[in-house]
Amino acid sequence: MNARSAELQVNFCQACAIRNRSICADLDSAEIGLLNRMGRRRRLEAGEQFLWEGDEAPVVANVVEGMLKLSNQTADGREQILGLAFPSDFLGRPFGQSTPYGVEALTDAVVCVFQRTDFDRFAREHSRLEHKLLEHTLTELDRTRRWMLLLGRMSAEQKLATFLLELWNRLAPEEDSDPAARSGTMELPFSRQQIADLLGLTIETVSRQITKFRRDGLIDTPSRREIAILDREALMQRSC
Amino acid sequence: MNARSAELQVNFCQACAIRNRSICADLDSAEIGLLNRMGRRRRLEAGEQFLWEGDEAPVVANVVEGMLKLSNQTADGREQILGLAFPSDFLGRPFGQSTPYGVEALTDAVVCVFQRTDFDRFAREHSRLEHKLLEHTLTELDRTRRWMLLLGRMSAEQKLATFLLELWNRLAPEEDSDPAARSGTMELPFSRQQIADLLGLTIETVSRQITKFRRDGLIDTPSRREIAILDREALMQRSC
DNA sequence: CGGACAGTTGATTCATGTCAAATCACGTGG
DNA sequence: CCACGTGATTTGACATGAATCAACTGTCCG
Repeated sequence: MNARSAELQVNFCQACAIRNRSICADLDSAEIGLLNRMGRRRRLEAGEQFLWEGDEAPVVANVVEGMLKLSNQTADGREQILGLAFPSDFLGRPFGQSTPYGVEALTDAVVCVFQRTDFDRFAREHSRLEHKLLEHTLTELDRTRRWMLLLGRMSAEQKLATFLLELWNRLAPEEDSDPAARSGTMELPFSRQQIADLLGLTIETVSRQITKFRRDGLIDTPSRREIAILDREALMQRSC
Repeated sequence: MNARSAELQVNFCQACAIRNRSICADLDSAEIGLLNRMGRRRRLEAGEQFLWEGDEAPVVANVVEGMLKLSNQTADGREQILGLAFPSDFLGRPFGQSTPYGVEALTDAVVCVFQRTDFDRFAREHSRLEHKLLEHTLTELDRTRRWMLLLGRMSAEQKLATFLLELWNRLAPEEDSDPAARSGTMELPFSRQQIADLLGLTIETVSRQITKFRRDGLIDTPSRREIAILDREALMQRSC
């Protein structure tokens, strides 16, 4: 690799949209340069599988753009979505053998991919990276545990209300000047089946609950892949 | 603190039963000495609350002995157990503000407690500790995600079968020469209500499933707090 | 012996799953 | 531009597993 291409790659990393939220945030530019040379970007199309459950997982990755799902399947083929991954989230299982879940892109996405062995070595040598990874992992564990309360103890209505509010929080974290966003409309990167797999329900139950919320004026569904939250208060009421 | 008491404490750490499985495993004796001076042991009685959900959590801890549960409550007071903690597991939320779950001892237990601020600082300065903590957290995240499949997609029968097998694995990880253990008997540190909270069921459903397994000859219940696994194969059949 | 509490069992209800049919949305080819 | 086909979603009818409510039983401990 010559100096010019190395430099270009450094610039690439430094221009990265998630540069200061992802696990790379605390690295200095020399470290970024090294990391940059180890990884490569990969573009995924909506619906494309990125990792397979139980595979000898040779890679880990950072999400740069888009949304992905992590999931497991039961023996009889039903699916449970274990979590979602958004930009700056980390994918894969460092310091381990096989990825214990499948990963599929829900939208078109961009990920920053590393060979696991390279990444493991780099992480052990650069404790600032490892520290960030630890913080991300702890946050994800907290989020996952909160989801267990939903799966184990909530009714279908509570599950859907909670899901819509949580999704809104993660999709529109900052005040947004886009009128669509202000009116509470968001694009849903999920099919009804995927919502069902996320909430531990069936597709019919999800559909009925959406209809109920629409009839009660809590939400509107301009199209199948869009949802507008009309009455956040009422949704919060029903979420617990 | 004088030299003699410091030395006694070092010996205390070095004799620790979980010394080589917990996050302290890779520390050298100088580091252990430092850590030892920061922490203190605390004995908990079965049923005693150690951390409260949502509390400004001032502490983190290692489990030395016993079993504890982590749990959340819904607004209407129902409980969901988020996970169990066994010897060498880590408790609390480093690098964060509040513990997002309650922790209660299920059996008499011993924990090794640290002020969170002290621990955070020590961890950042000693990357071998931080690395171990990361590995533990990643493992716990995997385990938690597997439990989501159970909560979201399994029937009551599958849940109970899975639970009994998992418990057996965690309580009897090594080949055991104790005849009770060989015959598959284990002490259950849970009330029926706690099993229900763990599996996202009600106490009555748990009771009925246990009765069914007993009638079918898969298990025996010598007493309320003991279960003998008679037919592991059949349980595995029913667990998925 | 009696009281208290945990667990079991039974009867019934209800939420959600299942199965089936109707409808909608969208892309394709004529 | 429209008819058609396909797959996703919605809706309806019905079945069922688990929750709920209530009574009963066992066990522990004073």
